[in-house]
Amino acid sequence: VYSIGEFSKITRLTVKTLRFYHEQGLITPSWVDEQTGYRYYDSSKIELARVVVRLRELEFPLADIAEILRQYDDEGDLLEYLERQRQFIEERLRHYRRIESTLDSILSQQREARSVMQQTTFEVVEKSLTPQLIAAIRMRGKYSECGKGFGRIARHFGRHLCGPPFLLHYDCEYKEEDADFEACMPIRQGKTVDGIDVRNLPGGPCVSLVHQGPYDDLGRSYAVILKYARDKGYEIEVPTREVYLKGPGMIFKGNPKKYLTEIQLMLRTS
Amino acid sequence: VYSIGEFSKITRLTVKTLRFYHEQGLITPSWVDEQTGYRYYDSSKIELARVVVRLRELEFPLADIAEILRQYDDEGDLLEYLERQRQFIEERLRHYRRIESTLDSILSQQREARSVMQQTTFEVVEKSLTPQLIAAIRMRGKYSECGKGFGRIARHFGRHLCGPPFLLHYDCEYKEEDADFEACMPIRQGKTVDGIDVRNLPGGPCVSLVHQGPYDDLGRSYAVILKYARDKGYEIEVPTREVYLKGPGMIFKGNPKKYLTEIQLMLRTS
DNA sequence: TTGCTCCTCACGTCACGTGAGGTGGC
DNA sequence: TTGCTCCTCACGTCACGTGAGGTGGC
Repeated sequence: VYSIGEFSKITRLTVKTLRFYHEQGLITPSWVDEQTGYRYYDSSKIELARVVVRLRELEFPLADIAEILRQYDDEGDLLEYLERQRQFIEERLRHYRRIESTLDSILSQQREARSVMQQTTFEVVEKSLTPQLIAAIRMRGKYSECGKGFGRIARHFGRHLCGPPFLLHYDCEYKEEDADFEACMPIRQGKTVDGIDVRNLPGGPCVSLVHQGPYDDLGRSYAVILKYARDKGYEIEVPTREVYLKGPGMIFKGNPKKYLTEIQLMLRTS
Repeated sequence: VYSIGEFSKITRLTVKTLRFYHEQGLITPSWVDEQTGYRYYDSSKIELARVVVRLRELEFPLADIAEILRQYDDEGDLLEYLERQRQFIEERLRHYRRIESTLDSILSQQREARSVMQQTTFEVVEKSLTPQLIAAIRMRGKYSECGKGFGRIARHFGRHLCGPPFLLHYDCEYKEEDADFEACMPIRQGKTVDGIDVRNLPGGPCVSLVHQGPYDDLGRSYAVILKYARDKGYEIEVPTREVYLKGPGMIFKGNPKKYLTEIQLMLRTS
């Protein structure tokens, strides 16, 4: 027969927990001294404690455990309980997996933006883009509507996204109302589905300029990059690409003065 | 300017929650009527509420959210918070994945045992075993030590296990002290590692008998199956297999009278 | 007066943990 | 007396939810 402290060491349950389980009727001591209130457990309670510990490890609520102990002594009869608990655990897993993927996408976006911030000189550079798989929605109307497109793509491809969203501008001029553009996001894999086109976007040489500030200011940077291209005698191909390295975030809208947008003008090669 | 009820509809936070967030200093009303105590929120609080909701969806504790709101307004500055939260979420995922795999293995074992119970007639039958991949530990000593072997294998191969544990008996006679046997578990995949041998166990024709009751009674069933084999003139090959369809469970020890053990005697084919 | 919205205050949830203040036996 | 184990009782945790009892304005 063991005192509560000894029984605690045997079962690896704290004294506080044992007292609580007593109160809840889960593990009652074999004998309680009426004078001192001391609890005493005999060895038959060790197995009982093990069962409780195992069921707690499976995160069964105490009420369920009490019910199980009252009715069963064989796992074969617990199938319903076990299946219900499995459902519950799977729900938790789905829940946390969703959070994980949201956190991952925020983190990778922000890391990307941070590394661009450290590398860029905010001057026009010439570089070569590699081809990439994208999910895209062709749209017509106002540019400000593009968020809906990005939203649809993000919901659809979730964890397969692998880079910042960007727009392809098919117009040669700036249009306020009836612009022709395509909301795109790089993805690792996926297939074309209802209205979202998945295809390989070719790479090639381009001139690029990272613009810092609100979207309304983009015109200034377009002036700079277009002048650069003209001075160099480059021929530019539509669609023009506008990559939203850092914009309104998933948590904060953020400060528009910190927004980063890369303008990419593809060069004609022939 | 909105009353708490209107603001509740806008933000999809309950009135109770809004009052609580006020108390915690997370979302303070724009104005509180001193006479009535009524809370009033203006539209600038909507964005704030959205931020709080997003951070709560990521399961940040309220204390963290309060700190974040006090210091930041841009996701780029939250990298540390986000990474810490990611760690936390991953820990939760690992935790629940462990529970899931334990539940799965208990469930599949019990389902297997249940279906055997329904099908078997507790008579000797002749059948053909299919080859299977197993993880095995060769042991020498007492049979009762085999639990340790099963434990090691189960810990090592966890979710790759795909059937009940069994013993291979290499002795031709019953030995108490110095038995030569091998603790085995069927697995889906895996490789030989320190002391655990992974190999393909060949199949073939056998006579089989499901024994119900404590292990001490196995002798009775051995007598029955051996007599059957002798009457039929079959030649038996070692190792003999003893499959523990239902024994002491992961939760309950269970009632030994309900234990199910299948004896399989492999037949010589030549 | 009725119905609606709002208020505060106290208590509950879940499975314990913390800590104060005290007892009993060596 | 000191040190150890044990006790009970009250309160805390975390993010709210429930419910009682009451006010204010239409």
